[in-house]
Amino acid sequence: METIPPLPQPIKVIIFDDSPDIRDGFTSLFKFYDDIHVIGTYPDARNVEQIVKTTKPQVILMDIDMPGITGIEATLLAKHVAPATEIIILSQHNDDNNIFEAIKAGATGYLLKGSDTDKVVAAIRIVARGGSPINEFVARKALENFRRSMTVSFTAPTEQLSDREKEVLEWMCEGKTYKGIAAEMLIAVDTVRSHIRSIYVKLQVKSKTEAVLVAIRKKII
Amino acid sequence: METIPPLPQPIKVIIFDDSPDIRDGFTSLFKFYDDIHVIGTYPDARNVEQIVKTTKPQVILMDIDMPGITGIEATLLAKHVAPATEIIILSQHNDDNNIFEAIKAGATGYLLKGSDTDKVVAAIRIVARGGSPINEFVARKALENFRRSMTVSFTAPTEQLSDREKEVLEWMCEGKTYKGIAAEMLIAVDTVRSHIRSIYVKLQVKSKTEAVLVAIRKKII
DNA sequence: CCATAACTCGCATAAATATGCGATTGTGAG
DNA sequence: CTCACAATCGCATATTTATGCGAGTTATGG
Repeated sequence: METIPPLPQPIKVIIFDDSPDIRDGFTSLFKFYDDIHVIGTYPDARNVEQIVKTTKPQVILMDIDMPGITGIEATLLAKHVAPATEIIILSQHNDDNNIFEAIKAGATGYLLKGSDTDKVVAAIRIVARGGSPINEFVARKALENFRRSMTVSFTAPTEQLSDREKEVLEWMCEGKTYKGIAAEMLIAVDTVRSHIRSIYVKLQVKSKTEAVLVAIRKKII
Repeated sequence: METIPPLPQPIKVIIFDDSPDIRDGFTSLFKFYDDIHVIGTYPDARNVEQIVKTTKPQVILMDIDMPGITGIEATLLAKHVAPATEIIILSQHNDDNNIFEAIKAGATGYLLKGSDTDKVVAAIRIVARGGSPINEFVARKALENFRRSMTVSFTAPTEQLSDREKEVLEWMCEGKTYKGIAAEMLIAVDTVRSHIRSIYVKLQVKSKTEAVLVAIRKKII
């Protein structure tokens, strides 16, 4: 991440995080940066709409895991009352579902807790300038989804399948071959075979095409 | 951009660029990095499929503007014969259209010429590790498109298929095998083969699963 | 009449897929 | 500590698909 120059106008930031350490840590940290002004911190997002309307922040640092109301829901609410507000999600895990939920909700940044503080500063500057600070692995996933120019919605993949099997099934729904799936998932072709075998048993099908069709029916429609 | 650690295994890279200076420059540069091995450089991408099949690179640095065949087209071809290959586009301009065409074609990285050499090295390491080195503004656009694609519906039906071909395609969408389709349509398996062959050409796919997916996307079902 | 396209079928070969029968490791439930 | 099960891999074999190269018949429009 190259150094992001500060903006001439200070950026108004509010922070939602249930941990006082995080809140105070960031508040102290940003004191060293003239262009980032913390104008409020909150341990939960229960009044997010009210808070956003009154404080009018440009950027929100939003913990994803808070008591009462999740960061995702809060993001949705905040964007509803103030669409121009930039929201950066802070998460402990690189969890796909959360990331995409966050994006759908309107977040433009997604940072892992434990990132260098420099990255957080850079992220705030980036969103304030209209960019999107996500790491390369999140970017990759976003691009991959973007590429499937349609909504392959991996929301409710057929229960009964294990995580790994669902993952294989998703790639099958992309039209990938065994070899392609193995390459994408960094496992042996025989393992892909093995997963697909059990997918067939569980979905009661006997070909890739059938499996894909079942997957699409049960997921989208 | 934080420092990306080298991988234990050297990364096999090939370079397509019409400028000898660029080719030689990168080749010399990567000599300083034990984990990046340039195993081929080419002034144009006319034989990209052949080249990729024989050299089996993990990463391709692809100039977008080459004589004969563009980097975008070459990306498409390369991904077709070797889907696991990671492709980084090198461009002089921050042109939106090009970027999205590149992403659609399957590129996972997009760098501007004139980037720090450090960034190029980092980008290669990132893609080899499954990430996507794009700058924050490209990321933003990708996210925005992704979000939009989740709500917007898709394109019109593409029916350049003949009646009989459509019929075959419908049976394919039922999950039938060649033999099953032949039985349903009272024709020889070889005829089914023949129809499917031309379906593939017209829909630009190379497997039953892909054909079915295209059919589903471009129809109602 | 001729070109073109759709539809039909055949053969051969290479690649991908389906399936059977294994095995090892880790992890969590009981 | 078992037991089950998910996840990883290997090997062998049969079937299905993909694709290259033909080729004959029937409409249809120019």
